[in-house]
Amino acid sequence: MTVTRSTNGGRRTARRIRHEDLVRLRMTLGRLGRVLRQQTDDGLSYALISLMFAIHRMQPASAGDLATSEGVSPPSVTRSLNRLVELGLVAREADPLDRRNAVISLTPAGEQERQRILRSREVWLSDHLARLTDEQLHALLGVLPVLELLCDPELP
Amino acid sequence: MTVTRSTNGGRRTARRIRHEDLVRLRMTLGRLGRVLRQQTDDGLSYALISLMFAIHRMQPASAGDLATSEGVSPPSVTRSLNRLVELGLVAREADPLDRRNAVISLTPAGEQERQRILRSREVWLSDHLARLTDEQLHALLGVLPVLELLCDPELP
DNA sequence: AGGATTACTTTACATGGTTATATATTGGGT
DNA sequence: ACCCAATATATAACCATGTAAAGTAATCCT
Repeated sequence: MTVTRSTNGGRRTARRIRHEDLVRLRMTLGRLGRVLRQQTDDGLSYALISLMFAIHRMQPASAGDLATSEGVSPPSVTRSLNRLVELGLVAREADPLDRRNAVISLTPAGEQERQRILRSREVWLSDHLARLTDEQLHALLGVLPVLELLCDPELP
Repeated sequence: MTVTRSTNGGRRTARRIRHEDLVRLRMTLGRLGRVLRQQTDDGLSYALISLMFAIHRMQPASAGDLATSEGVSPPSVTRSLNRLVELGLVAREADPLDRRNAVISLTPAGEQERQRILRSREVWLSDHLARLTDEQLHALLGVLPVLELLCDPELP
């Protein structure tokens, strides 16, 4: 499998990645994701937490913006918002300028919850990071921006 | 939050990871995982593919072994196996020595499918890896073993 | 022999993703 | 001014895949 990219200078470089590495990457990231998505952090699921962070970043956000930012379909966002509104963590009102738009924001309780999550121990992850050597941990944090880039919804 | 590990020499080192990094790591890996799990690779879901690889590694495997190896509950494995057996990719028979055990193996069609997956382009992942510079790609592949370690079901 | 244990399956449920369809609002053309 | 198309969200129905709890069959132990 050949991956091509444009370099700084505008040249294009062909790179070869072994299929085996691709499969390992897919399987490993897939599994890690599953495990992390199942950690409920005492109450809120991954999907809801992720949405709350997105709301915080984009506040005040429309539902469609959130769907784009989260990389999921609008109905999925609608359902999650329903839940967050029920829980009193999120406020949803109609945009007075264009009443088709929903204006979404965190309630004070939602902001408080967001900060609680930020401070939380992230038990599973912490425990498992403890298996790593300092070098491994350093390397992992070093590629964090790369991982973020990999699933950035802004890019093509 | 403090993470502790034992070093080569048996010493213990306390390391501090910023909460923010923990949260970023969790959110990013969670999202990547979701995306990758949704790539169906023309027919088979992530869960089924992952299970087939596990079967291949452990062949002949019992259902319980597979559940442990996949880090999922036995009912989940049972259901996935039902599907794979339906598809003719996996054979399930009773262990003649202990008829409570299921003996699971890939059929020839299953092995063929496994190899097809190994050769497949992994479209989404390939395309997105193309965004990375050579250095980023190298770094990512470099931490692959670390990521694998992080979710290794063998370890505590 | 018979009860406890083991291994797997069945059942029932929750979450969160999808597509297709419905509803309400806005804006534009004549 | 009115109607139609487009837009933003919501609803409905479906699917996959995780769980926990209860059921079944086989084995083991005394």
